[in-house]
Amino acid sequence: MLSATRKPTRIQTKNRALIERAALKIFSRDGFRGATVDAIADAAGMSKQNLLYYFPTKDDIYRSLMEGLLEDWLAPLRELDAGGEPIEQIAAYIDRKIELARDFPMESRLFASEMIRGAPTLGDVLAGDLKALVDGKAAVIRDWMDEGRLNRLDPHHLIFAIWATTQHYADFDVQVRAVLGAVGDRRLEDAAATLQTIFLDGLRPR
Amino acid sequence: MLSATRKPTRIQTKNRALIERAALKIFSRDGFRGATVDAIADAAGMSKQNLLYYFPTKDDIYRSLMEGLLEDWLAPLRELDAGGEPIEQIAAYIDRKIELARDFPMESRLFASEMIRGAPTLGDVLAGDLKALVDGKAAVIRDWMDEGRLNRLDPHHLIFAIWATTQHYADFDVQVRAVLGAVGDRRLEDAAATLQTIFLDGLRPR
DNA sequence: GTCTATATAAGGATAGAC
DNA sequence: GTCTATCCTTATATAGAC
Repeated sequence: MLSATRKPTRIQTKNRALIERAALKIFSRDGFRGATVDAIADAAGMSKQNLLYYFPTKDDIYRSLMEGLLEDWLAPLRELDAGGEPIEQIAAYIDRKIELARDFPMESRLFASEMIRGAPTLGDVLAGDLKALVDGKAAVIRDWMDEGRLNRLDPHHLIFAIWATTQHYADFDVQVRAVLGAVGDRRLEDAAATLQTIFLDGLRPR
Repeated sequence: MLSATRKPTRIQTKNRALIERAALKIFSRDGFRGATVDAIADAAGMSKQNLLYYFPTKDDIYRSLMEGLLEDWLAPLRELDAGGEPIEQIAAYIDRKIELARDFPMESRLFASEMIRGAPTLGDVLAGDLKALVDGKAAVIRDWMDEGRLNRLDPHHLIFAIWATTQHYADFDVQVRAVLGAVGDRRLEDAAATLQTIFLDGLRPR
């Protein structure tokens, strides 16, 4: 019997990790409703019954994934430093977000899928922790604008734009690859360079 | 019996439209696998059996929705005019895309859901019609850059950035609302203004 | 901890009456 | 065209042997 109080054994730790990795793959592709416990068990290389020994319900697996997701996803924004040089700080933030899209595309798609569904699981954190963090960093950016160190625009929508453009390379990967075709191998590097130009300099020639 | 050759009756046209509207709602929220015929029939206000009289399979409903989707979604890009003034053309394109996100959010989420799944249905069109259109318009933008009328950057990634930032307001609507809170009522107008500034002028003060 | 077996429900689809 | 009834498969979850 699986105890919540007892310290997990090596095999428990290993199997739970195995299941979560498999679940990430399935949930990120098929969404919560579309994913089946069978498919997850299959991807984890174990029987459905065995999987349900570790996570009693499908919802438990999903919640377990969601727990760390938002926090990992927001870490780059937390690092935005009010004491730093504004243009450098924004540039570094864009780079960190592009790296996340490159290294954790399934996490990005899982998050996108949860948002598209209307965030039934993460809804509360969005209006709580997330809003608090974004409001705080938006205030920092607004201060920089007030000091004349950045062109003036709405800081919240600037943050949305950085999220959207970077996560796009994970969420719409199949479309990006289809459009770029054979030359798409360098897509993340090219994206980073292009986004830096757009956000920092814009399209209008100087 | 439903004939494919005979001209549809008024009631057929009405019911097929009713079903497609309901299917858009369900598919855009739950994805293809997560959506159930029952849920669609429920949303359409008819029995599952009756629905299956009009669309023999769940896949038929989905394909019917997909048929028009990409074309409608790309129409704004087609309007980008090589003979126009570059900055004006880009600005107008951004505005048209924001209007789509505002007026057809479910279509946007359905498209996003299909991409996240790896585009099993639209895959071929992406590498075909879509790539051809984007390559063509990217060439137009590149010409403008060669003429010194736009700051130089990768045109493909510029188009991706416009897609990402505008569609974000439909696909991540729940997150945008959560972050903006009570002041979010003007979010689309503010987004349009902010995106114009970002794309045209960038962050670095002039 | 893992396996076999199974309960129970949901989901896609069809048959045939009206 | 719509309804009732039904078939078959898939899916979530549990029971109990080993």
